[in-house]
Amino acid sequence: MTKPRSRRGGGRPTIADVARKAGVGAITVSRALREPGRVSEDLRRQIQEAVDELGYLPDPNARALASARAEVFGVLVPSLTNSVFAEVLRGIYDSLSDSSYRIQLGNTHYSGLEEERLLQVFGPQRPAALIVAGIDQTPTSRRLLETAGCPVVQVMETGPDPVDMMVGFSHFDGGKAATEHMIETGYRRIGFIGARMDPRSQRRLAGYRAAMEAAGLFDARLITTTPVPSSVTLGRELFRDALAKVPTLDGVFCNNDDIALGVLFECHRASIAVPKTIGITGFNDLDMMEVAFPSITSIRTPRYEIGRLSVAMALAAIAGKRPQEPVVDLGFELKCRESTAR
Amino acid sequence: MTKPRSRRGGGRPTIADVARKAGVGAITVSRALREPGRVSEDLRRQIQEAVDELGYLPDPNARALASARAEVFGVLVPSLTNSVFAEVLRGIYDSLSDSSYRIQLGNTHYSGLEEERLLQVFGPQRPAALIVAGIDQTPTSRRLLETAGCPVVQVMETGPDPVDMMVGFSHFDGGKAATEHMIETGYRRIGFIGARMDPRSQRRLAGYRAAMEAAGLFDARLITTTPVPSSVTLGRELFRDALAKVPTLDGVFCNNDDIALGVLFECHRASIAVPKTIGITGFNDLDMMEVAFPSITSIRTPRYEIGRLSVAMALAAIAGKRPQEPVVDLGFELKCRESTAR
DNA sequence: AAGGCAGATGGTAGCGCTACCCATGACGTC
DNA sequence: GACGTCATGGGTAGCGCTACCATCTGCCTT
Repeated sequence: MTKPRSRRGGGRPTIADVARKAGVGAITVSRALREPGRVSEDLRRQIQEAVDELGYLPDPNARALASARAEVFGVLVPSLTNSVFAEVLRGIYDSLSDSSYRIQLGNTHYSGLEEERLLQVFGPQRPAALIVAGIDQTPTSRRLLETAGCPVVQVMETGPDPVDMMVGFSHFDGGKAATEHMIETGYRRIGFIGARMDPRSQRRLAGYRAAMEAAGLFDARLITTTPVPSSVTLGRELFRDALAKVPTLDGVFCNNDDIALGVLFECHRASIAVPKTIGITGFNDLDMMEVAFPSITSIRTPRYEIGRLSVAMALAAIAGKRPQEPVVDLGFELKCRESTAR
Repeated sequence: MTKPRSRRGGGRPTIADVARKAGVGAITVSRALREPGRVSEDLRRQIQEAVDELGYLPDPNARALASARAEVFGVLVPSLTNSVFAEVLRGIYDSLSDSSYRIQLGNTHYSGLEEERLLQVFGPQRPAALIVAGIDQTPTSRRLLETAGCPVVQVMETGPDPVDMMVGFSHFDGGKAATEHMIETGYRRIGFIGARMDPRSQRRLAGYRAAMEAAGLFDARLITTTPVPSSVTLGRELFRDALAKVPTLDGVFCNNDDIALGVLFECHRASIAVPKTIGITGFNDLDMMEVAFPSITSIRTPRYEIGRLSVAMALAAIAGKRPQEPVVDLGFELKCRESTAR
């Protein structure tokens, strides 16, 4: 009974089926679905009925081809397991869940080359927007972003020269604020412990250094870093190294909270009093920092908000409403807790 | 000089441009790119040159429309911030990074309705494969998966009735093993503390109950759960509740490691000796469990491997090589540590 | 020598949708 | 009454690619 379907289509109803059933032209169905305001009330209802009866769902691939625009947000993060990016992603997803945009997520593994490769994969799809972590793209990546023909939001950091838009905060200032807090509290031999040392970590280190130098406390031996990916385990090990190198250490500013937690556990294990003998400050303020014993001082970063706002800005740009100020600094907050309360 | 491009295409070279330049038919270019073996050595080289010179990249949308198949893996997870799924994702990404498949990631927020919505969005795209977390799909979701027309892998758990394929382990057995370990170690009033209580948590609880009943130790008042999402903070609070309810508590099996960490911190804070007064067992064995002080006993789950294998199975199925056994149980491992060593 | 067959290449006709342009009618303006 | 303008709807022609089928060549059978 049913009319024979073509070889390729799986037999799903097409826009032509809906048009036939509703007694209108295909283009009118297309309009009714995308710009309901431009179709009369009557036809709109009629078309909706046909859509419901047939269970019609537009083919996103055909749409993308015809309109040279895919309803896809491309998102590039350097790591999936780093919970910092997980929360940015959560913000992105929450802001996009009401829309029909799909999200294509790429993992750059902190590699510029991998980022280039992924942009090369994303580009030809003509995504509706691109959200990328970081501001230190390679020249090739930057060119790919500039020629992507869609809004681009760089997130996590702020800087002077956005490809298009930026949402983040200053890691330098964060590192500086954390260090200054420890200095004010009375710590003197404050170490810096960092892993991975991606560009953001480097800037936190620079902030640490600026604060230490300003106070006349800087000493290169206080710095302990590694390119190895960050983990709680690594925090413990780096702390041991730092202490072996500088036995007079009386505080540590940790590149992130995982490291800080590792330091705290090692202090417990070695019966080093926190905050009395050693003060600890982390970075990011993960949930567990407040619960830890003693609770750990950290820099609260607006990760979720960065995700939300990046999408809001991208959607506004898609709608033609470019923001007055393309770079938004969401700031951070120093959370003073027991680990530096002496 | 360049010939005028159509209104829509952004001026990118198309397959026709490559064909013209190489002096062959468009279809031969298409074949050279997708099935090099079917084109003669000579033409292949010629075409490759033209591709390189023009910087040609195939349009994935046109490809998807013409072949009724998008080079996209659809992945559905219930949470982005739960590091358990982050590691599954990492496995998926690592296994797919050499291929040209893109990954579309959906976040179901532990909601069956949201899962249905996302499947409805993914379906019309004709993805190459679908990977979904969990085995408790709604009837609608199940139908959508069955009619997706592509390989489907359910991950994280094993069960008797796969939609297509499954990779995971038994959460019931995991909960049972953890509880039996505590019983054998001498704990008697062992509480269960759980948050979120999604289907996997429920099965861990069932395993706990089975072990406790078998030992004649079960008491419903030992169970403390909440539908609230899991966090370290919540672990502390639920432990306080549990202790208030059953002051004679001498151990807890925690639904996951976040909870266990919260319990550990609360024990520190309240000067409760671990493992002497209270034994603690977690679930998943995150990195930090081994570093914690005291280190925390946990069930190591093969999260990364689940991600890897799910992709391997999907790719094999795409290539027409269906596995002998569609359900793969990757097991788990009990990691005995200081938190239950008395 | 006729037929068959496999391998390599090309032509045609879409895939399902939307951009662009046009047709129509109702209403206003001078 | 001729002419715009606006709102509404439709027709046509692609978007860039691949499925399907046809063609052509060379070589093997018999």
